[in-house]
Amino acid sequence: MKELSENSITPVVQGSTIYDVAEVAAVSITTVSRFLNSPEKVNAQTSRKIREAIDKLSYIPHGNTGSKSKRQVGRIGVITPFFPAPSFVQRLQGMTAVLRQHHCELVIYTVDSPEQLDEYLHSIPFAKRLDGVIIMSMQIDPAASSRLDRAGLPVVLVEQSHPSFSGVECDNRLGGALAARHFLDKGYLPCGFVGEALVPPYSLRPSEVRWQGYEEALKQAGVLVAPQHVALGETTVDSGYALGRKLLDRADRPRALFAMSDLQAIGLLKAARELGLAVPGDVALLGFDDIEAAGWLGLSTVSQNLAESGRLAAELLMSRIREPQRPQQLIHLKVEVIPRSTT
Amino acid sequence: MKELSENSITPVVQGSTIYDVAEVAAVSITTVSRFLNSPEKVNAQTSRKIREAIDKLSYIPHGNTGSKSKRQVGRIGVITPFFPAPSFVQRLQGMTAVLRQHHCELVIYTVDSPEQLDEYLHSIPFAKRLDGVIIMSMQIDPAASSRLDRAGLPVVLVEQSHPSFSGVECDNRLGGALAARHFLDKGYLPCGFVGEALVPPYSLRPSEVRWQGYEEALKQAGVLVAPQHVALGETTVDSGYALGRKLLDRADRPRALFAMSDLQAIGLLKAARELGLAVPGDVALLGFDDIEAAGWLGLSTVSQNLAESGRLAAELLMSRIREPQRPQQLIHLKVEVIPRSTT
DNA sequence: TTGAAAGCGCTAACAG
DNA sequence: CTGTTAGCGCTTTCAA
Repeated sequence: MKELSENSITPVVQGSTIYDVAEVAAVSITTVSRFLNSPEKVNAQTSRKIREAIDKLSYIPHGNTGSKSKRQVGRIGVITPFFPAPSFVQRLQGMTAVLRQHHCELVIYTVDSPEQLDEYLHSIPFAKRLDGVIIMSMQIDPAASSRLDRAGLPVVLVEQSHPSFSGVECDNRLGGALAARHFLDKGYLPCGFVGEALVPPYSLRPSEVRWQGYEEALKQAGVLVAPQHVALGETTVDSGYALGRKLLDRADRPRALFAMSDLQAIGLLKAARELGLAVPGDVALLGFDDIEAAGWLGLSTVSQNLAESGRLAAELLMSRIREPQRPQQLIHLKVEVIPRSTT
Repeated sequence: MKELSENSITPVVQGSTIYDVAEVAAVSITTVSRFLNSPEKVNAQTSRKIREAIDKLSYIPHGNTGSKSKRQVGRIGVITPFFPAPSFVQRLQGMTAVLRQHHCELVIYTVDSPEQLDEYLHSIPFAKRLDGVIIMSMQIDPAASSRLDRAGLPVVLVEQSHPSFSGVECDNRLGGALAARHFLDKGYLPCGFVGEALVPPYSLRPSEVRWQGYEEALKQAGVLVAPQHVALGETTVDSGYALGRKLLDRADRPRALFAMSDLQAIGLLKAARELGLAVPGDVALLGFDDIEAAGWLGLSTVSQNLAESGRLAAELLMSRIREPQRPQQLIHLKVEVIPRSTT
């Protein structure tokens, strides 16, 4: 640590109001207020004077005072798990692009568990000045849902659906089916599955739906998945690795593995390599999501367009904020398998 | 798209004030206000009544009205490039952990360029109600810096230093030197460098400092880096790949390559594999940052603790918000080389 | 521990 | 395009 420079005489005046600005600029407070809220309605000359005064005083607005109508604050919240998936950044990018157009700020809340989500929703500080929320990959329990409902706060869910709210989801069932068909086409049988161990199921989790689509498509082709070829764990590389060691070390190991997430698939890849198995020669590996790292690793995967999902979520929310009476929507994103070098 | 459920009779009341709450709870507005701001000063009985009323009305506070003193808003900003590096999430995680303790919200701003940063700082909406800002990996030009200074807004820089502000940086020079020593120890010579093409240098960029540390340590060992073994580009996998194809396809290719970022190193790895080169047999590859994907790929790299840097940045900012007169600090994070399978 | 009343920074008619 | 003025939601004395 190294000291750099001292704040000379604490120039932090922290206290000018539009009255001060008005005085310095020699206009009325109304004009200053107007300049702040609808700059196009004030003369260029006057604007310049005001801008200078603001600069000089380092004026900073004080709050959403006055008026009853001004209910919009230009700020939405995004609630995300504390350990955000790699997909988080890509989705965020999609969101910020549209929020910027609407001159809307984005505030991030991280939560550890569904319980904490509820706590958030309960706490006053949360409800403070937000025009809407996007909730990512979190289960909504009844308490939270009713609270949200009664608050009349527009909500959009991402990667999780709930009857009361709008949502953006990829077509998980189809994704699973596509994975199955891909293995079928290539003749990679028998094939297994690596999914997410389920926490109390307030609603359907993606892992389950992907599995259902997968299993069903296989069944239609007359193929059954052996129970010993299915393993459940966390959605992490480490968990995928551990599951892979178990699944791939057995004599009757599967010829292919479909993981419900790229993270797990990456773990599987590592396990396969350590066991000296050729991929896809000995085992084929297919992930889900198409996070950036999938491309870097050459991992074949079922792609959902992450940036697009973020963009859609934000658009859905903005339109709902504008017209609250519009019906809820559930948008299904299309999915496709991206064959790379692990299948 | 599928319609789900209709908002029956628009229960979005959007309009209760403390007056309504006070009426329902049969207390005065003062008491409600007190309950909101310092709950410990109001009777448990009364608190319960008020809480019920708030619940019933789905009351949401209206803004930072009244009072001059209440200057803190409990919200800080993070400014990040529009295409955030993978390191972004890890740093963010570190930040949210400490912000949560301080009951502080985090709002994200994405910018495309230093010019846009300046624009942000100029725009009124930005200055609106923020207790401080963390600026990630962005160059601060003189205009922006003076604006920030005069606004008296506490600032912490991450991965970029500036004489007027506090900052958190890893020891880039040492990182470069460690990379050099690592190659020297292993006898990986001659060795090259892949860095970032410099944009107008308002201040020292990490790439440059890493290069300096690298070159100097090599020079001390009597080793010079051949100009044809140095290439500059963007900090992306694609750019790293392109640079790698160029660098590694020549007859006098280097025996080792140090990249200023993991992203570029990943691109190099891909290029090396495509050219049929054994890594590290034919070329050794060393990255910088230690992003998650580096572990997944087995990439050797110079690690800076990303989560820790986020944590420190947030702590620095909070302490400065509390005590603005405290001197600026520049924190240097330690670095170390993590040998994996590419060296 | 509570309430009446004064005052805060700000917005929104409305008149010019 | 601008200023006067009423009034908003809220906090903060100050007295009880």
